[in-house]
Amino acid sequence: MAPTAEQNILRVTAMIPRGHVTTYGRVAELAGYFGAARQVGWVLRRQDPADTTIPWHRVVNAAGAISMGIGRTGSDWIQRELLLEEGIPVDQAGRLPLRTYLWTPDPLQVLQVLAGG
DNA sequence: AGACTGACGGTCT
DNA sequence: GAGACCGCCAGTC
Repeated sequence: MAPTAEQNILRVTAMIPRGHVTTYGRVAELAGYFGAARQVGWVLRRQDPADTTIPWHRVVNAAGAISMGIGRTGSDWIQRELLLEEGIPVDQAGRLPLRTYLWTPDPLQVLQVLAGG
């Protein structure tokens, strides 16, 4: 069974260590779907915000900010709280020092996870 | 089939 | 640094 795009995206997301963040575009790229950043957002969107098994809150946009919006019905603010809890400074606008907390994974490890799970 | 939509991204102003 | 624009991909109407 070839893993679906959704499964790969979730696997990569699950690899992000506590106290670090990455971007939608990076997750897409690592999962083997360069340019499909929007799909990452789409996948994470249908996850339960209360589900802690997937660190969905560690994914932000390339501008280094939480994508806020009426459509998120508050999950954007939950995301901010979770990041603050991990020691990442997020301002009221949802912006954070991306360069400082950016997750730089080992490509080999990523491949291994995607292959084996 | 065609148009619209979105938890996006790079470039230009 | 912020905002406008256009390109991107998959789902929905």
